[in-house]
Amino acid sequence: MNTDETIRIVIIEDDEVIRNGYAFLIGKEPGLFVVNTYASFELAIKTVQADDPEVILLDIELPGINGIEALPKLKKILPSAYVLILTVYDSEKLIFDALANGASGYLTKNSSASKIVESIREVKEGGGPMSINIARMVVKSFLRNPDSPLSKRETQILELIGRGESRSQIAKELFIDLETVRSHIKNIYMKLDVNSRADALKTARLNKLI
Amino acid sequence: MNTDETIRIVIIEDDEVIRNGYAFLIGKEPGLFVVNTYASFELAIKTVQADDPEVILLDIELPGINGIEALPKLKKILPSAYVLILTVYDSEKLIFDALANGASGYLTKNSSASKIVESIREVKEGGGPMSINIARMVVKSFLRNPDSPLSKRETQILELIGRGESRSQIAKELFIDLETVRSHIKNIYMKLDVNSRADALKTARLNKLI
DNA sequence: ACCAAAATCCCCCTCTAAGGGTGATGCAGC
DNA sequence: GCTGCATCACCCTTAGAGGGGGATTTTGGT
Repeated sequence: MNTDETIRIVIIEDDEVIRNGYAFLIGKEPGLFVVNTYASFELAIKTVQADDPEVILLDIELPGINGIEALPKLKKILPSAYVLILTVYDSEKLIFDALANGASGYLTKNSSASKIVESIREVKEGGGPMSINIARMVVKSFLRNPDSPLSKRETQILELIGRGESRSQIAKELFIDLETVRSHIKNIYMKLDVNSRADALKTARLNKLI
Repeated sequence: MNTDETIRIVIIEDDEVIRNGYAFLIGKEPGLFVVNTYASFELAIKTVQADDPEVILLDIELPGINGIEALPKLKKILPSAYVLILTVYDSEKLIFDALANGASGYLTKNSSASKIVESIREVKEGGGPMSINIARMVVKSFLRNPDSPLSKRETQILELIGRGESRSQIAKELFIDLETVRSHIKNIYMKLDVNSRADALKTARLNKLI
């Protein structure tokens, strides 16, 4: 582990032009040092531990093992390294998969060099840097549909169904009769035009009702 | 709707000292205009529409109807207004509830005046409504336990259980036999030391296995 | 090349829980 | 005075969950 104040950086990116471009732009920044660059995860895995990076810039679209799969393996051999995802795509699933697998931040490739440099410093400070569009997407993913057809009680019960609870467990938890729970579930099914728990949850999550 | 470049602001906050303090600090900022202030949601709801604010600073700890419950009601009568949450607490649940109910940003009360002013301008630009510490919390909330005892397949099946799917639905979806699904579920139960879907989901979500 | 873990499939059993149908009642808001 | 909401009741059938006991093959790591 290095102890001075230089931030050691590794770049894993298959496109040579982009890779060298980033290495150059970051390398000339004071306090930032690009230790090494790799064109694939397979190449990186052999020696990246010796590079001892504090921040890894990781491309998602890699040949062979892709970035998402590479993420937990990288974190395993370098637990304290911060991984910043670089990608041209900004699909919701990709973002959440990356964050779930240990990414510390998420940058789209149209980010300016200064934004990337700023993010590297930020993540080192314990922050969670995200491009504006990513942050907006994450916030949006939390937002519930304010025009839900479901009542308060129905929403509450559907949430418990989402936790895998049975009718009787729900009844106990809400201090109401088993038959009342049944009634609510029937009404939920009617409103959502479904006839099973799985379909109700699918529809509800799709429409951000829960 | 006003068309000039002044940002119209409403403050809903029960503590008179804080309320007036914010109103004063924001009011003297060029381009920001505090149209009105209220001590409770009940007082605000009557006339806030006439105030036509673009940004609402909303306290969470309000007497009567609290901020979280007030949020969707505010958004209903003022759909285009940005709501910034003000609170002394920064619990994960509170933040996610606020975002789920339509908050655009989240500020703790120890934020400096300049930070608040900056946030108001930022949110008005439609951009980065998340402060660094909120982003960090969000990233953390997505992160899965890298030392999960569950195998890839088991995790996948537990996710489908989380969607409320039955054994046979899971079998069809994964192109495997119903009995194979059963085996996996048995192994999941053994590893997590549970004996029901609800308990498995509870344990898994608690330990960020799914 | 080997061992362990993972993934696949098979049959026994019980019985809870889910879902459809058709009601009723009291209460609140408009 | 209607409508939505929340509450509870009893009819019915069948699907599904969970416990127990196996087996085989494929895969990953050293």
